[in-house]
Amino acid sequence: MARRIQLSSPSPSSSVDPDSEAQERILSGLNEDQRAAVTATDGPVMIIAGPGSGKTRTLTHRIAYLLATGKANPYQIIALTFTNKAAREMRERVQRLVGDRTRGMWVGTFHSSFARLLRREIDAIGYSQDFSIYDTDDSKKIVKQQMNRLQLNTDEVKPRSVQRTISSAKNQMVGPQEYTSMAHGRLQEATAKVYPAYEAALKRANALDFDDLLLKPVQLFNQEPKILEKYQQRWQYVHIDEYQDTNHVQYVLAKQLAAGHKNLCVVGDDAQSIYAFRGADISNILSFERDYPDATTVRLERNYRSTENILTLADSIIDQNEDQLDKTLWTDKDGGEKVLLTEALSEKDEAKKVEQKIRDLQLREGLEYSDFAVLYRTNAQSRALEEALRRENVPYRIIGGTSFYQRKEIKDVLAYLKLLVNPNDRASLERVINYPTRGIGAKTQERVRNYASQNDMSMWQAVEQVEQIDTLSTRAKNAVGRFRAIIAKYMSKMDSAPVDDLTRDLIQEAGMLSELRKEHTRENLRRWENVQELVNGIAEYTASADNATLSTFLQEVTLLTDLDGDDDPNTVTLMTLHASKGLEYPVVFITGLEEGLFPLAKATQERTELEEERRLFYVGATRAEERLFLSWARNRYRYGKQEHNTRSRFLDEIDDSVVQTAGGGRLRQKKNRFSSSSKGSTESYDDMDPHYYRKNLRKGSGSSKKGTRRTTRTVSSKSSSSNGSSGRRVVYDEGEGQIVPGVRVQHSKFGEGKVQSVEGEGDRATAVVFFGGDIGNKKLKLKYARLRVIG
DNA sequence: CCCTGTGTCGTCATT
DNA sequence: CGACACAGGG
Repeated sequence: MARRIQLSSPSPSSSVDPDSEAQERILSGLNEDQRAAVTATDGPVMIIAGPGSGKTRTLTHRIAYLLATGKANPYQIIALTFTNKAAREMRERVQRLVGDRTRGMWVGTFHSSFARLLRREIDAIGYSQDFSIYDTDDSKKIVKQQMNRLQLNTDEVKPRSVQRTISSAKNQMVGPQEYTSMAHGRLQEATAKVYPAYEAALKRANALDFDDLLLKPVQLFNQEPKILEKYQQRWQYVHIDEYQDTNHVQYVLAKQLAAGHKNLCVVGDDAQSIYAFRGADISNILSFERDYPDATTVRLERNYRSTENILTLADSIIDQNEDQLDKTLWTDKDGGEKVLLTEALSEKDEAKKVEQKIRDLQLREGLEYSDFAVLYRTNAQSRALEEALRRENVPYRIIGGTSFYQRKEIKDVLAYLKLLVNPNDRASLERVINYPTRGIGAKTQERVRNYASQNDMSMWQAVEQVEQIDTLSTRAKNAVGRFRAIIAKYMSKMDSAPVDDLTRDLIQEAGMLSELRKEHTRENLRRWENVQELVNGIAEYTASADNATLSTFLQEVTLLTDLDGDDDPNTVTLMTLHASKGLEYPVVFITGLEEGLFPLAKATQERTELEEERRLFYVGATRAEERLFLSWARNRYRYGKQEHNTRSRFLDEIDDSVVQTAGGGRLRQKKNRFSSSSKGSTESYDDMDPHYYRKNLRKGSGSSKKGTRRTTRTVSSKSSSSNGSSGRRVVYDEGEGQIVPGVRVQHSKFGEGKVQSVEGEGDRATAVVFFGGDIGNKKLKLKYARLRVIG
């Protein structure tokens, strides 16, 4: 955990001597275009780069080059990314290239970098050092509270929508006053009322939301030119990865910072812009040359990742879009396998076919499980895939969904700690005041809240003087008093006790331990292990650097996502198409290619939205190095109801010369191009010649993998890591759920049978299964028998 | 005050 | 289907 959060000393290092050996090393592995981008060290630079062109690598080498030539010392460089993972990889690679010359260099996500900057300058905008960072859930809670207070009907206008509207206003740097003047319509008018109250509530709580982390620095720079100047002086070289994903605030920040030395280097691909929904503004990259007229533009058009067929398909996807920069991708990986399209009857059928293909390739071709990625449009689609993989004991991990720090038990502990650090943090206070339940119910809380607002104090202050609140019964006062005693005790201990001990004791005394021990369920055990892991993480973090405190830990973890883990187990990866950006895999499945799902029904109305969906398809397809599988299901459960689907319009757009259907035929018949009836294509992926793949698989793919170490955590390695089980055992925490009396199962030796009874749990579980013919009943240990449920 | 059962609702992607 | 809000009994 600690390794993820790199803090380095802010002291400027002295000038660096040129290192010609390193320079050579840095340039040697690059092609001509990449080299041009790396050596263009003066003035604004835009690197327009297609997928698989090594664009992040190029950026990395440029930073290393600056260091190796002595043009800059680490202190003068800042690099901004969108994920912590990207930042970590970049830092590691620079270190590999130039050795330990990186101390003082800022490499991080936009959010964590500016949170860090704010920590230093926060006084100037009237917050205190120990501010809390509110995630989207916290923000939503605040919005809801304010709506209640303002007596707005939360049925007519959803707090969620209001929160999103406020967020996008902030992304566009529209403040509360300005917003009010231009609001029209029900949602906007409600938002106009809530917005100022929301801001005030955050301020009172000494809290910043995600958007504030970027917005406040802009305001700070405007308000205090001296501070801006300081950072402009300091960062002579500003680098931004994935520039097409920047929103307006980020754009302004980049402009402010780079205005000093004008050495702004951005990397991006307009064709991979898939984050418009969270405010990313594609025009930032499209108009870079207009913003910086003396900019050097370098195009990286050579693709090192994918085969020709995959690239042809990808090109044919993106060709349908009108808005894009000119760019032609090419590769010298000729041909390759055709892209295989499979039609399934249902999402279960689709999942089964994916699973079969994975096992088939893994067994026959010796591919690792980690060579496979299965992509989908919405997180809900992962369920069917998970079930299919679990049934066959294929290890998998899911990226996204709820990450470690979003688990309830983790958020509970974090809330306790946030409260200690920042007593004004009302969201955290309310989260833990009655968890575990200690007799402070809704009514009591409301009375405390009222007392606080009537006396113009924070809720914690009201808790501190609970005896004065005469609306409360003695019983309630006692309950609140007990809570206060616990919190106060640990507040006073904070500076003296080591944080991990403090946390452990607090968990115990607050009653979380006994809460989790109350019932001996698997779930509770897992939760407890997660809490332990958190405590270890805190200890590790605070020991890692001098200025790594509990307060900074709490700020940093809010900004971590699932993509930032650091395990590298041999598992199949399941994730959304969005989460796949920047990653690569030898074999990629894109599932759920159905009209209404991908593209989503909502997106089909607007051309711009449809184009974003198409770019998403493009991103997904270009993740594949060797093989790409597309699939869709005729029927799919949505909202608990089965829906009948037609195949995605995208399938009618793509170049069908590189596509083969599972039945062996062409994707489209030449004559009736738009017929969606495909014949005989319900066969599985297995129908093709199994040896075809081995013959054509490149040997080189193993080594190319090293560059992009995939470092995401396994679903259950979280829970198994503390009980010391090996990394191989992944994923099966739900037990052998499907094996119950009555179901039909398949056994590798005995064939089909019917489960009669099941006994025991976990590894000891056994089932009596009746098989036909002269086999009869068999008692099987589920751990070894690998039964497959077939109905 | 707390737990449980029932009904309601909706769901895209995320730092 | 599943998360979540709300009502009613313990």
